[in-house]
Amino acid sequence: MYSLAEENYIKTIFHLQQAKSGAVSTNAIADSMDTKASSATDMVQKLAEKKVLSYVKYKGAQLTEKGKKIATRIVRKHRLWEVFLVDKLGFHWDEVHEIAEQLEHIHSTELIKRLDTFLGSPAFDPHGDPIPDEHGNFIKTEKKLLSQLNKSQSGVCVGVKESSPEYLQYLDKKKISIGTKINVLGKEFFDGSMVIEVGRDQFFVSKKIADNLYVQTT
Amino acid sequence: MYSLAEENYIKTIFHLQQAKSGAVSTNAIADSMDTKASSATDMVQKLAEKKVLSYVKYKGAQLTEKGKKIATRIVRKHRLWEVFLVDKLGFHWDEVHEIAEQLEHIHSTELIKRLDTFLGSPAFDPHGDPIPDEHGNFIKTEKKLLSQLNKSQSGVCVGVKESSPEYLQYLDKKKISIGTKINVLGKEFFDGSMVIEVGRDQFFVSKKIADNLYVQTT
DNA sequence: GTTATTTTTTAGCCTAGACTAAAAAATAGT
DNA sequence: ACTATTTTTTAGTCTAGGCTAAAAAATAAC
Repeated sequence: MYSLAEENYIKTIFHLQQAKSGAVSTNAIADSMDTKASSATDMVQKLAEKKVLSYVKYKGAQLTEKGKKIATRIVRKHRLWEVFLVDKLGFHWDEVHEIAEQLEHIHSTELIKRLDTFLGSPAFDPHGDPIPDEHGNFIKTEKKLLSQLNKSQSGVCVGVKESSPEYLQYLDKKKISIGTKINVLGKEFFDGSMVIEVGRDQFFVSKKIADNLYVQTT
Repeated sequence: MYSLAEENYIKTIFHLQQAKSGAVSTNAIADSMDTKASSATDMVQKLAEKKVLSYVKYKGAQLTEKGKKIATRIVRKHRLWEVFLVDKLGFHWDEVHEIAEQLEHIHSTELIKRLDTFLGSPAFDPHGDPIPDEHGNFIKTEKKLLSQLNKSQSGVCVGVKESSPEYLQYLDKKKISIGTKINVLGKEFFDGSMVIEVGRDQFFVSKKIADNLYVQTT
């Protein structure tokens, strides 16, 4: 059994090495966890002893198969709970992350099995992220960032990269959610900003906005 | 916000002072939490500083109004989650305690409000214990222990005092659950054992069994 | 009402997980 | 290739929450 702190490190390292493959630096871990590099180093060394990850001094950490298994179990729990919160309790998708961060640490395989069944074994969470199955297998989706599209291309929103309440509330205001079709009417190469069409509305989005929205191109 | 350890102490003290009113000794706390009296003393002193309880050296601890409020919130969460696990996920009543012990520490008032609505604002948990409302008010039930009944009296099972899997499984085997009618056919005053009737079955129960079953007399 | 026993507290130590400051390695700049 | 800078690790400290052993208070026994 792993402690709360250990689980959070494992999960963070997993997400970091999904983002860009290769070893994850202790600094990157510390940054994304709002802690200090020295703390990350300590924990990484401890987790290396437990064979959860491999660690080479000054080179960074990489989850072992064992570590990935632990991580995907946590991610599975997190995303299933998010589905529960939205589908069953009627939460809005911008409100569930923090609660799911707590629920993902509940230990009980039977609970997750039953929760999964109760929810109808969903494949995606409310933000469009795939839910790993019991064996840790993800459905790989062919998703791009909105910012990667060019003028007169279009895509369907399938998820977000950032899921801060501020960002999700912005999307809400603009009536963008999972399944929304987006047409790129124009793109400014100087700053990466775009003019897009959503339903009957046309408006400007900054690169920062476009960098955090995943779309599936058709 | 209170730590996991603090919450567990508060909850334990609450249950102990429900059982027998008056101040709760640090030894009683330690016993019921599987820890040492010295640890309990430390924590009680800390919680006294936070005005969660009043504490007189060598005399024991007593929750303040503030402390009781915290405790009932935790108990409310615990019991609501138990209802969820049994009613929605199909768990058996002897399997839910341990999981609810974890879930009761999830922090989110909105979550509990929505969970309560989702479950139809139940008044009792699967073991027959009353669920406090948002303001911490319990429905007081007039329940006795089975062992307090005499020959030819009868009652309806409304809950259990002990909820260890072993005990709950015993009740299951004997087809006793919430709502089951029990007739006392005989009682041995020497050891407190009884012969009872449940449905069409008649059998012997020890005092230990009868001491842990709550019944409502009619 | 002393003395013996039990209960409770205190004092001192341990581990997990954080932190700061200093040292060491890796990388960048010229 | 040799500094300068950045990144990473180490060493030492802190807090929460445990523990053991000893001291002190309360209770029981005579």
